[in-house]
Amino acid sequence: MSKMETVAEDLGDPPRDFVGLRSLLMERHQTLPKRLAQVARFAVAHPDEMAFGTAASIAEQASVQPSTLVRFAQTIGYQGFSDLQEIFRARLRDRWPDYEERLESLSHQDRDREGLPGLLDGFAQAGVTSLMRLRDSIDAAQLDKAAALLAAADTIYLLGQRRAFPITAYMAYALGKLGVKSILIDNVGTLGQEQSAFAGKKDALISISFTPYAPATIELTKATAARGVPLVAITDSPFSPLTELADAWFEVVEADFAAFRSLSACFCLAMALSVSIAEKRRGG
Amino acid sequence: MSKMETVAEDLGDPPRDFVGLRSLLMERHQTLPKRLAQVARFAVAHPDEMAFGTAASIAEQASVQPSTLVRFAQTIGYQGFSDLQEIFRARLRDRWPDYEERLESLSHQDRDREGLPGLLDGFAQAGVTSLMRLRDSIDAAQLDKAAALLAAADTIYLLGQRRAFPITAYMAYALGKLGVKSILIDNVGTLGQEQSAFAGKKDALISISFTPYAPATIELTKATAARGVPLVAITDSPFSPLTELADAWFEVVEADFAAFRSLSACFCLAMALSVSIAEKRRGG
DNA sequence: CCAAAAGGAGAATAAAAATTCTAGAAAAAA
DNA sequence: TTTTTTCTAGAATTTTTATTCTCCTTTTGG
Repeated sequence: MSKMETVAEDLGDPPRDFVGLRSLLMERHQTLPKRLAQVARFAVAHPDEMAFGTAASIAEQASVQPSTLVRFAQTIGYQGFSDLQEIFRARLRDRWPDYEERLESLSHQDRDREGLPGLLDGFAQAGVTSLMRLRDSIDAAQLDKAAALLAAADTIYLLGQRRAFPITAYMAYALGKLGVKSILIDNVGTLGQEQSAFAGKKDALISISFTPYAPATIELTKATAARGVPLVAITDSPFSPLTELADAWFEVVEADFAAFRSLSACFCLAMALSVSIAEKRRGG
Repeated sequence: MSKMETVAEDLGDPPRDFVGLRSLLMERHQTLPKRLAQVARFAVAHPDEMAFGTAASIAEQASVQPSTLVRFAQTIGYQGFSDLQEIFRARLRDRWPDYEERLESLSHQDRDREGLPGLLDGFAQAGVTSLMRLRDSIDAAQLDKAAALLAAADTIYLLGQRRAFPITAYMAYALGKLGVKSILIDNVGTLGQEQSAFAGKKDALISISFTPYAPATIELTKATAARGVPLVAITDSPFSPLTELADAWFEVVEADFAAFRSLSACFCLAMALSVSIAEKRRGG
């Protein structure tokens, strides 16, 4: 009897299409037991795997037992795993036809679409362009030199204001996760001077600034570099006030759209630099 | 002996990609025996059936015996039917073929250059992937709805911690330049509660958080949303604690490299959203 | 803190699938 | 036409895969 009830309460409406299934999972995933919720998350995050994999391969990737997949499928109301999998396969089947179209709209610049979606496409395009250019413009030796210089530093100070601030903020996060000591000079309360006061010759400074160069960045960089602190600069022109102060510098030219410059390339460089430093530290 | 020869002449080069297989089939289909040619035609005409079906179901649709499929696969040089089917599945797995090619050329260069520049390429690759996916996954209506909601707000509060912080910091910059009143809840001195205290029903909150969701973000968002402040969330999963609180939310799935997730897509969305808001404000 | 219920892991089982084998049919060569 | 070779269908086999079951663990309710 109790078994019957258990089954009965779970049955009812096994959605036959992917979107329905997806929203059902989103609804119920909080009320599901641990492992089943785990499967639900995996299913939503990796629908392709769900479509192609075998119960065993999917189970492994989702870190559960194959039997859990079956229980999962039955709990939501399907007959078994295979029945559930059919939904995911159907999704790929149905999606296929318009696939060619999508590709076309992707490669051709979308002149036909207008207004808001155009914005997203535009910024995406600018980002991709920036990243491609970055790959072509930065060479090994440059990155290597900068990374070596920074890896030798005791503490890495990070300075960037206005548009460049998000990048230094991110580097502070990344370097922290990588176990590299760094200090973010965020200039809160205009305390930049104090924040950078202890940077010495054994430390290093990463300064990031784009046109129009924020005065705070320039002044703090000058003051710090004058004390003999090694400087790595990321900027957008060889004529930037930072280049003459820098021991190593990168020119990053970003594409723009709607009067806003992408930051993709600069972020990319920041990440690569961070990881390079960590690798060198580990004796790489 | 004759068996050996038969096998030998057929072996050689089983193509590992769909296009190669396709052209091979078109070449050889005239010289193949009747039933095998029949299978070849079917395979080219119904590649998705080949990907999904079982040997039995495909055999039925192609009007041959299941064993013929195995013979067919072996005749072209594959180990068996399953081996052949993998080609068809791979084709559906990696959509965006032209994009994959580009990436391939990208990763080829990885091999020539070594070490550090590989990092740069890797991050660039992850960024491009993320941006492509974003374009594919976000639709006009979604962006429009969120932008409308935010455009109607008096003040826009921005909340994001840890990895998401750079994005909110950038949005604060962008919205400022666009003449949209916004407040960045940076939680300096753990003053987040105070910073968000004055957000009311006529304002709006943009919350950004990725796994593992920073507790500060979640708590502040909950508290703020509970006061009836409209919420737009940007997160990485439908199961994020933010989605249930949000009036509109975006799922942004970023590619990663070297254990660091790209932020490109999220930045791109942030920029598009910012400009959309400004456009709507101007009566767009 | 204990008891009862629900959930989960892993082995055991059942089902389904691919593959191989064999006998016979069709085609090609003599 | 006969003989030989190649090809094919369908049954038999083996492998893979899904599912069920049992025992143990965790959680929940009193």
